Order: sequence, then C-alpha cells, then structure tokens
Amino acid sequence: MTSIKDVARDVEMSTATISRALRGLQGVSAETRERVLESAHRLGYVPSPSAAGLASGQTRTVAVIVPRVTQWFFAAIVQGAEEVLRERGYDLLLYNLAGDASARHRVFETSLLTKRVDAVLVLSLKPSVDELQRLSVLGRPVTIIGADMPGWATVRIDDHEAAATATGHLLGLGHTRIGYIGGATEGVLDFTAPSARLTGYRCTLERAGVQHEPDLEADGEFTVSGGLRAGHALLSRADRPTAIFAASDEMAIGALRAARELGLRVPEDVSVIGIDDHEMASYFDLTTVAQPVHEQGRVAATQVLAALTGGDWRPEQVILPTELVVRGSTAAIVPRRARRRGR
Amino acid sequence: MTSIKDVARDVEMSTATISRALRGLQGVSAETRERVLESAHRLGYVPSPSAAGLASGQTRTVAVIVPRVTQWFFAAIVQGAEEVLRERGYDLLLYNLAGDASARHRVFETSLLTKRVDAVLVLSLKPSVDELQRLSVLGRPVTIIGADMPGWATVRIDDHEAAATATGHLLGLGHTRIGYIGGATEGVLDFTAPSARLTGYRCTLERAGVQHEPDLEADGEFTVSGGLRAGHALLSRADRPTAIFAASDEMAIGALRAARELGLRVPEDVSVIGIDDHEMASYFDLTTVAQPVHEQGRVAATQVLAALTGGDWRPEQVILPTELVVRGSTAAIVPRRARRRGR
DNA sequence: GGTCATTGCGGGAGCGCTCCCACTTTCCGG
DNA sequence: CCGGAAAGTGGGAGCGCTCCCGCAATGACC
Repeated sequence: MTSIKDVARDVEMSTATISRALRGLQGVSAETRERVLESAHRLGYVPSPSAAGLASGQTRTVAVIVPRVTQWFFAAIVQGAEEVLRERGYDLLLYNLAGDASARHRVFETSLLTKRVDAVLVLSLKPSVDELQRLSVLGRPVTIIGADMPGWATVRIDDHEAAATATGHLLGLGHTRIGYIGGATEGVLDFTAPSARLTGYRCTLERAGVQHEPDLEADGEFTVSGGLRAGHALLSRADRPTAIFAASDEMAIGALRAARELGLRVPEDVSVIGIDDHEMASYFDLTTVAQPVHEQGRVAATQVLAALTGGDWRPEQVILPTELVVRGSTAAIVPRRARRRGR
Repeated sequence: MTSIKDVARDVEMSTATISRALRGLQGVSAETRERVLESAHRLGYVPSPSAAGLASGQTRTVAVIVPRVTQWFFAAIVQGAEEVLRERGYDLLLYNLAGDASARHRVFETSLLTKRVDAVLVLSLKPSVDELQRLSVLGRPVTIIGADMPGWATVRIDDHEAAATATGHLLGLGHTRIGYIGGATEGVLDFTAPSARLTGYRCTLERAGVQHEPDLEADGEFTVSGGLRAGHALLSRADRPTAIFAASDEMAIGALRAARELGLRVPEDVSVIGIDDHEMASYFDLTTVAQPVHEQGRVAATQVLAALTGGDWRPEQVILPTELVVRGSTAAIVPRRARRRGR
C-alpha cells in the first residue's frame, strides 16, 4: 500500500506539503500542487480515512438513524441526505432500527457514534430524554428530521397545519362525518408527528363546528396493513364516515383497499385523503397533502454540514411547506339518496 | 476524551492487556477482564474506530452499493444486510447511486473504498469490466446481489426460472397471448436480471408451442410509471394480450393501473403477474413470483462476514428459491364472448 | 537600504490503538 | 526436583496521517 510518504519521497518534499496539496489547502504553490497530484495519481495513492481521522479528529462521515429503510418515506429522506453528503465528500453510515428496540438501544447506548462520525441525522423518531442526553454529550451537530424538538436543530413540516389542510379540504367538500386514521402517539417510533396531526384534525373539525367523535378515530400504525384494518373498522360501521383522513399515504392506501373490499366506491361513497405524496399516491389517484420528503433530507444534511464547517452553529428549526394535491380520491359529498344508489 | 491509556492507568496494567480484555481475546484472566470492563465503563471509555482501524487495518465496516434506496426492493435487501452486520458489530456504509452515473463513477473510481471498508456488497448492478477490475484490486470480499457474475460471489434468484414460472402459470390458465413488460437489458442499472427474465419468458412460450411476438414485449424501466406506460401500450392494442407478465411487481402495479384506466377488469379482461412479492403486492391482489428479498441481504452479509473471519474464502454462488404466489390478479382465460360482456 | 508581512515549505510530535515479542509465573509429568 | 509447556502480562514499535511551529525567501513600503 502506497502511503503519503511514498508520494513525498517521489516529489522530494515533506509529507506536510503532500497533505496540504492533496487536501487543497492554501500555502502550496500551484506548481507544487500539480506535481503532487500527478505523483499521487501515478503511484495510485489512496489516503487512509482511519489515519486522517485519528490525526484530525474528523471522520468525514455522518450517521443517519432511520426507523425503517424499507419505508419509502425514510428511504427518500436518506437519498436526499446522501446526495448532499456525497457532493461534499462525506460518507453516510446507516443505522436502521427496523422496529428493533435493542437495536435502538445499541445505537444510542454504546455511543460508538462518538468517535465514528462527525454529525448525526435522526429521522422521525423522538429520542427519549436519555437518548437526547447521549446525543448532546456527543458534542457534534445533530439534526432531527420530522419531529418537533425545541432546542434542537430540526427539519420538518408543520404537521398540525398539514392535518388542518387535509381536514379542511374534506370539510370544504361538504363532508362532516370524517374518519381519522393515525398512529399511536407513543411507541417504538414515537415521533411527534402523529399527535400533531391528530390535534390538527380535531382542531379543524372543532373550528368548523363539527363535533369530533372518538369512534371515528382509528389506529393505522402508519403502515398499509394497519390502514387496511383501520379502514375496515371505520367503513363497516352502520354510520360510516363519508370521508377518511389518513395521517400518512400508506395508511390511506390501506383505507382505499378497505373501501374496495367492502364494495364502496371512491370517491362516490367515500373520500380518502392522506399526507406525504407517496411515490405511489398518483397511481392510486390519492388526494394528499404533499410534503417535500427528499428535500428534508437535503436540508438536514446541508444543515449539519454547515455546522461542521462554519464555526457558529446554533440549532435552527426549519419548517418546509406542504401543498394540497387534489386527485381523484376526494369529491364533494353526494346527497344520501344518490349515494345509496351506488352501493 | 478518555483513551485506552486512562483505563490502563486506572487498573494499573498495560494498554496491551486492556485492548485484549476489551476485545474479548483469550490470554486474559477472568478477573482481569472483569476489572478492565468495570473500569472502562466507569471512566466512560469509548474506543476509537479510527485508531483501531489504523493499527489493525480493519474497519469493521462494509460498504453497500445500491442503485436507489427508494426502491423497496433495494431497501429491503439493505435492511436484511444491516441486521446481520449489526449483530456482528459491523457498520454499514451506504452508497446510493440514484441513477447518477457520476456518482457511480465516483464510488468505483476514487477507490476510497480501499482503506475504508473491509468488504463490499453490490446490489443488482452489473459492474463493468473496469469496475470489476477495481473491485478485485481491493483485495477484499465482495458479494454481488441479484446479478449473475461467474467467478464472483453472488446471491440471487434464478431469474430465468422465475420468469418461466410466471409465464407457465399464465399458460396453465389458458392464456396464449401473453404480453411482457421488462426493462432495458443495457443501461445505468445494467443488471443481468432483465435479460434472464426475458429469455425465461420467451423460452417458456416457445416450449409451449406459442409463437413469441416482439410486439407484445414492452419496456417498463422497472418502475411503476414505466409499467403504466407499457401497460397502456400493450392493452390499448386491438389485439391486446389476455395476460401480462411484468418482470417486477412495480411494473405490474403500473400495468394494473393501466388496465383500470382503460376500463379493463382484472382478472376478467386481463390477467397480470409480476415478480418480487413487493410489500404492496397483496394490497393490489397481485399474483407474483415471490423472491426472498430480505433474505438475500442477510445471506450476502453473512457471506462476506464469513470471508472476513474464516480464512479460506472462495467465491460462492448462492441461488435462493422463488415461489409462485397466486392472488386475484390472474385467472383462467374467459371465452371471448363472455369476456366482451364485461367491457 | 532596512523593516516587516507574506508565502511556501520542512520537521516532527502526536492521535489511540494493535500486535509482535519477551518475560514471568504457575503447573504438570517424569 | 527439574524441565518445559501453558497462561497471563508488559514493552514498545509502528499504522498513516495532521498540524503546530519554525525557517527561509521574497516582495512591499517608507
């Protein structure tokens, strides 16, 4: 393995100069830099990240902690983050919790992170008090995506508002019996989004003078299968809702499926709206409140990178905009009589 | 930052012993190990991977090169690999090419990989001759998932057979006009699966005495939107096929959508079958040839890890089994007259 | 012509660990 | 009682880089 010394010997200079030249630091003449680059390339020199990390204390690596990569939403964020990290020469260390509590424990507990990465991106999970403690002890930039954590750098959407938009859309179409499919507000992936979306839904109903019915709120676990179950529960009621607002597109897709299985037409018999603008949403003709998923990853990565280079880093709360995307799964309520006909 | 020296001083022993004790090597008395562990914990000692990597030449990290994490298939493989890597204390460095040729170039070219990871997992992309050259120069275990590369360690399914199974299923139901939606056999993600599946389809038709029609083969780019386009093209023909075999579930889902948009009923008017058993397949009632996605990641990771620990590592070709999963999107062909009625 | 930045470069001390080799002690069999 | 193997431990030389400090040469300025 050729090392920096070999290059130094080759161009008859000190390793210090080689290091400077290779990293593009100033204090090296253009001619020297040229020679060093040529020599390094000719000798097939590849720097050792371990050695550089040991000497500099920087690993040029950031950890991304994600609940489940298999969920499109998280994967898309990872992809966004990876793009900007790669651009800047940083590597991405992926920690996939996959609903495994022990995995979560391990990642936070054995803070291997400490000396392994320069920064951490935490996706959509609300770290516990203890975990936050560990994160802050790291002394490294940390950005939390998709959760509201005052005092911490966060990138997210306004979940309350997104839910209000969705609910408002349904209200605007004349619906008043609006079911809600959400997720546990406490759990393995205890992010703050579920509760914010739930209150957004409730507040909007209330503001419109609609009585909010606990019976119309179901748990969809933020998965397609959960949405299917919840959809079945809501739609097989005698006094079934005329519209369903699911707190995520995946649950909305499950609800669509439930409607189909029950022989209900969408949107004639029931309107369905979600949140996310999942990549498959358009194929389901699903009306949704789109959020910039990919972009959140980019912004978060940009943020920690800025913290790493610029000196004055103070946690910033970034809120990205959402947008109602109307497709075919929602429609104005049809008078009872007419609706009957379709069943 | 507390280092190994601090622990050594604390228990009044040499750093060599601390290192041995912490890594669970033999040659340390149980009592000593106990004391070291206690001291390390009390002092909040965290080992430095950079230092260990520099000294040992091992990083306990493996690189996973993936075409696009946002595709469920790849994410699921990553998840499988991550599981076994984490179990064994290895970290996962994610390189997401995301269809960006320059990204691909960068990953392979600037073989930062060399001194950064102990092993490499390459997902579903057929490395070019040049890239293979670089991989072999690494001198590290490399496993390729989802592509057939003689001479290299691979983990995959028998694509030819999977396609044959799907096609055979349709033939068995009486279909003879069977459309095919596949992907470019050369491209950014030039894996070997597309061509193997195509030939599997053709061979099976031929063997059944069915004339294979080039017009019934469309390009779906292995995406939902591509499948939608291809489905439209195939199903809006006057002599449209009575069944469609899509080389991936995502394309099959696109085809289902196309059928719906054209007012065709599935499976009465057209049967659709895919490959993968995508997480959403059951929600679409999609008949498919299931492949062990998650498991492929696990097996591949296990393989490189074995290569890393055991001494005698020689490339092994693992082929995992597939299984036909019959759901509601395929059915026996209905006599022309009866079928008409439904249109 | 002298002073003082500025630029370009070298020397060399670590960074925190691993691993080879050597040393001591204990234990066992002959 | 002795020799030798085995077990437990220490010393210390790196691993390949970064970065601080120092030095020389050059140029600008009064």
